[in-house]
Amino acid sequence: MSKSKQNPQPDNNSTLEEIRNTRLEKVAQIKELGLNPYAYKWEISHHCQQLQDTYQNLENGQEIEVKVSLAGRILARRVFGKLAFFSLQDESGTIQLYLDKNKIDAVMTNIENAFKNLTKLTDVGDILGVKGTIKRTEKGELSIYVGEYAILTKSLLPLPDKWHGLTDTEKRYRQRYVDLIVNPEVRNTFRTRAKITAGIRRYLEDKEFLEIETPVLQSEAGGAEARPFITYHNTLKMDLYLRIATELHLKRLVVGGFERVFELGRIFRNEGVSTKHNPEFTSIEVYQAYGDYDDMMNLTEDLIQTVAQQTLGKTSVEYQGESINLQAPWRRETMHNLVQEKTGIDFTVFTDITSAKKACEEVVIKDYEKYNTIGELLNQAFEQKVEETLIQPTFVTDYPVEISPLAKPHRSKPGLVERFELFIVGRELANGFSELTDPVDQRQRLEAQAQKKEAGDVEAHSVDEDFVTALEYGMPPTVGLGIGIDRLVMLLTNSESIRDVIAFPLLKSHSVAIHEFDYDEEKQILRIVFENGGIYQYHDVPSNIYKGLKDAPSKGQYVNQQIRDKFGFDHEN
RNA sequence: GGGUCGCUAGCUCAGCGGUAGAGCACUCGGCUUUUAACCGAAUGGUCUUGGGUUCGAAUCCCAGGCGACCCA
Repeated sequence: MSKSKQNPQPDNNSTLEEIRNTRLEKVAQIKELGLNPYAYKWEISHHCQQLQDTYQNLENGQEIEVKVSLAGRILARRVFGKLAFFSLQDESGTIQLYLDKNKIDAVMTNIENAFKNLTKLTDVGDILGVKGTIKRTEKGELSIYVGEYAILTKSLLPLPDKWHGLTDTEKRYRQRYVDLIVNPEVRNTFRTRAKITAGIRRYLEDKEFLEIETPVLQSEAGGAEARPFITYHNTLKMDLYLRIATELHLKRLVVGGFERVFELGRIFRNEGVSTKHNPEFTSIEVYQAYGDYDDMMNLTEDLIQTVAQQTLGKTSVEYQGESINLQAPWRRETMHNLVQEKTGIDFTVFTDITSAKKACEEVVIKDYEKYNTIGELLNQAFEQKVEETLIQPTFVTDYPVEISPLAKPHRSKPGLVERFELFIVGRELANGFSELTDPVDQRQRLEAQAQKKEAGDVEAHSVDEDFVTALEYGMPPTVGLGIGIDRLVMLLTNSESIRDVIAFPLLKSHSVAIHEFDYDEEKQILRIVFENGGIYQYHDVPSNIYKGLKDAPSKGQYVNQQIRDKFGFDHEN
């Protein structure tokens, strides 16, 4: 082919669209050579890090006639006339490719100008397969002395700056794949996460616990106080809730005769997003028949200590500047004692709500007037004055019954339940209790919750009749535990935000772009189709609003300001 | 929910009423020991969106979107 045809000179090559077109042109040229820019496979004999480790003592300028075959992404290209150096990254790490025209052209005799094609048709970001031998260059860089190569996947889009990388937090979360390519340490977080969950499963399986999966879609959410997501099953014509806990189903399994069960899985709660909250997150719940909360505290500290040892090789961790010692045993202290320690208030002496409120006012417990039981006030005092001070692992024990509707009454302390929560770095990491097994008591407590729901509490739920029925068949004495896996991973990976330990955290959609809209003058229904596929019918919309939308220079903004949240609507799809 | 900050080229950033810039990336030329390669040339923009003020707005004002952080 002629030179002029091969190198059409566009006026510019710098916009994203031009860069993409230039690379698409290279795709076409690769095909013209009879090669496939989207190959099927490549036999790999080694990974980069493996070679770096094996040949770390190879001296400068030395070569070894061992044949290796690798594949990975081109991270950097340094091309000279008849010599080139690429950096290749695979999952394990990186290694330099030493690309010598003489050698490549001599080995790849089936393709004309193999070296020139390599330098002309590859870009940073392409996936390359190479075969060659080992060589440490004169300048001391361990390299693959490449004889043969293949472009396995042509990349069309440019990677971020090789030096500054990708730092825009929003882009890192929205395009995690780019983040993972250019910030390899991010991959370590998810490796550690996988080790932690695998370690937890191994630990529990070793202790004869059985993992059983329970439903995500439920006709009634329960097992926690939280607002659920609601969805709809078309052919059954029924509303369904995404689970907010696995508790009630796992307990049914204990009723059924499984003595040790757990489930590690995703939970959904329809609440705000923050550095510590993602609407979908991972929890593990563990149930052990014939045990009480002392047994479960023992298991919890042993489990977390063991997993830390296995994944990090140690039981002390640095978290955001604090040194945390996970070596068991951990401090165990009652909520009453901790509150007294920090506030001076002894909640055990109160017999009426008035004096408890007065004491709360004195030590400045915010919003104390909203609460009408001593237990709730105690809990507020704890949350406001104690929680954030619990840096080293601490089991807080013996909670008020008012805030623990599923826990068994304390065997010796009236008004309390046998419950513990684990706090580390000021955060709740785990929650456990001797399970309430008395079906009559359980029904009363759930009915109290149901009344709160009737009164408009979106975090309260109706009585799960089937669960109560299960209890009526009889559940053995049982202790349960829940651990927030994301928070545990944050602790063990020293991550500041929950979004750093979730591969694809939930972010608001960027596009409220309007695809089309129409208006039924008679019924006053405004129907809007959004670019993201949502179709909404807004009711009782006056015609002047429709006219305003028609005339608005920015439809999206008009909808946000004048229509959304101002009119009732149905979701059509 | 409240507050603060941010959004400018593919990436990282400067510019803060007067002609939109730099480095890297991309394109072209040169180069057989580079590693943020180098040298030379060229190119790249709806300054987050919509209004307003102004002779003139990336810049000032108002409102919206998205994000980060802090507080509740």
